[in-house]
Amino acid sequence: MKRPTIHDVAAAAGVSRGTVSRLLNGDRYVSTAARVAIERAIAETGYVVNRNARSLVTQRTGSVVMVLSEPQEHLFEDPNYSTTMRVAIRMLAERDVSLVLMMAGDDGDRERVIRYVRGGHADGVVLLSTHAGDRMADVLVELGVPAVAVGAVVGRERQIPYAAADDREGARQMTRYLVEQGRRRIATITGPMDTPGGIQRLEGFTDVLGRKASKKLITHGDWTRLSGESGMARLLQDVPDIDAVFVASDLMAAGALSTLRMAGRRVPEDVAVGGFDDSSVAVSTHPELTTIRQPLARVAEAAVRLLLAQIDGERPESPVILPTTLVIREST
Amino acid sequence: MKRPTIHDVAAAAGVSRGTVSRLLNGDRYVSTAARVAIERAIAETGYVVNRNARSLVTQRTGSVVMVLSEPQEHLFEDPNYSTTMRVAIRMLAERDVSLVLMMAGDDGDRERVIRYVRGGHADGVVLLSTHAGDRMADVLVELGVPAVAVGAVVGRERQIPYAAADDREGARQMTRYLVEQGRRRIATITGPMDTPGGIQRLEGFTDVLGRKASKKLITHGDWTRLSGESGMARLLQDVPDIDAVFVASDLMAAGALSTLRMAGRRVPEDVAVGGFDDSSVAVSTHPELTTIRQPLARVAEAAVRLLLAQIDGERPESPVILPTTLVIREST
DNA sequence: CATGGTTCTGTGAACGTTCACAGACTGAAA
DNA sequence: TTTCAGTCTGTGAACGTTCACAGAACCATG
Repeated sequence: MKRPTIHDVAAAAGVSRGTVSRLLNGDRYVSTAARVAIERAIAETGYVVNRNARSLVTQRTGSVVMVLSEPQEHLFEDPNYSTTMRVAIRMLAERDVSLVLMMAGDDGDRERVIRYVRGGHADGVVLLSTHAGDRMADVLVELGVPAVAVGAVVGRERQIPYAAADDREGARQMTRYLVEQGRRRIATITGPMDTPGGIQRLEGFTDVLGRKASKKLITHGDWTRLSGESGMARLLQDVPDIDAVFVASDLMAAGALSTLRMAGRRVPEDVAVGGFDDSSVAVSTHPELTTIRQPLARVAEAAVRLLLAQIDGERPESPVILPTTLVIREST
Repeated sequence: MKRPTIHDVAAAAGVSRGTVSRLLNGDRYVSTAARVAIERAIAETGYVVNRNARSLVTQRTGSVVMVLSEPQEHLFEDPNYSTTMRVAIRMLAERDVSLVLMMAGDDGDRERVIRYVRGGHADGVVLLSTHAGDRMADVLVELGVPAVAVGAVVGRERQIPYAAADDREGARQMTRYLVEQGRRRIATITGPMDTPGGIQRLEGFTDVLGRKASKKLITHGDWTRLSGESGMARLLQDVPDIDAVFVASDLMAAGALSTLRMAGRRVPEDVAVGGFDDSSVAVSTHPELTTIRQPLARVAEAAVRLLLAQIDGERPESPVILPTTLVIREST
């Protein structure tokens, strides 16, 4: 009734546990006779290796933890996470590595993550949307645990390898496009200024607009739909003659669209709205959003590769920056 | 430099490892003198228990696996998953149980999950959107591993405890409401007929409409936005004088709205559209969706509770069915 | 003062692997 | 025939815990 152990397999195959272990771990030096006997024994007994016992001696866990750093409520509102998770799970599964999900919304959560990693329960860490100054990032660096970030950890770009879309150039593409369309009063709703997306998409915006990008035309959001609504309201109040707005995420752009509709401004006739992400919300709004597509799947892939490289003891080539593309729809 | 073990703590505290272990596991019978010495030693050494070693002897892993069963591409398109994950992670974290995420999109994935569970790597399993006839469900039942489903596993309602929203009554609420609004030709786009949401939301629909719910008025989708588009197109072709449609999910309803707009039908004047879920897409469409709110967070909570009960060796009280509410917006 | 029940502590064995090592067997070359 | 390298195998120790057990120390009771 008990789960079979390597001893049971060895006995059934008429060899020693050492030989079984060698076969399991892909060592050479296993005779074909032994191989077939063991393989049959495994099939017969339904043996599955006990990872705990293995981890105990190898000091490897065969699992990676993904840490989601947004405050819990907003966390999943952003559809981008899904892609990243999906890709990560698939790639890791190929190496038979499992993915543990943890949240780091408050300090208690963060301590839990630190304890988990410090306890050696993960071979590596994937950081999602970690904000600048996060203590967790410091601890990871100090511990020397393989880590990677999807989107840079501001202030730790050197220590923590990362993959990201070219936020700055993406923002330039959108802003340039709005200018080319003849828009004169172009504002922006940014992300939080302690995230790379927040910082760099604003930089791209000012790169193109130069001194025209006055303080009044810049307002800050926190990636949520709601902050898009209120940000747009602020802009309408401060700059009534606004004729375009570059919103740093689709979700916030959806919020901005609501506010504009309530205010009676037509999109795109009166005000053009550009988003960022090309997430699924971009096509569920009306009018559908012109936006910047991030190659999210490829970013996630690159990030996982960076992590696996470190776990394998190689030096990762960081950062990996991937190009964005402008997707024109109805809102501009 | 090595990670400290329980021996190091014991030595530092001047007691034996047995005493440290007892303190760690909350046994009584530890003197206060020993307690303070050990606590200081733990703080000094930065000791963290090695879960692998613990699991090896206790046969408990301190982790639970959540299995997502949709084909990978559609998987996360549905915003409902996010809530479930979030709630589950939070509740499990309180008991210091970690959440491993796995996909079961194809047979290879499913075998991986089976191997994982059979290997004893999880204390329990949370099934998300598992379809009828899934081999994995059978294996889990056979293995006797604690399991729970969010939404019933069709055909395994008895063996696998579950929590769910009252899909049938929710569908009745929406259909009744459409009738009361004076709609005469009411159609429906259902979910897949091997999922409880697909089956029961259709049942609720026919409960209210009785013989009026003719074959022509029923078409099937697969929860994706795209299937909502094509389903709506079929309905417009088969039943040109349609004046209302109950779509079994918000995401499919968003698709239906696109098709209606393309076809030049006004919503809600010409055709009323009712969704289901009250997910975030419901408020990002235009017009915003009238829909049925599922108490998703509470469903997830109940499901986790059912699982924990089983892990603790109790008999879970399944099923837990929670009430839905009608949310009226602009599309009806 | 003996008895007996608490409370507390240390110890050996076990959990199921991997790894290093030593040794046995093979076949080819000298 | 001897030697040697290459191939294959079994064994003991170790990984870091928990658990059952035995025994020590304490206190109250008769």
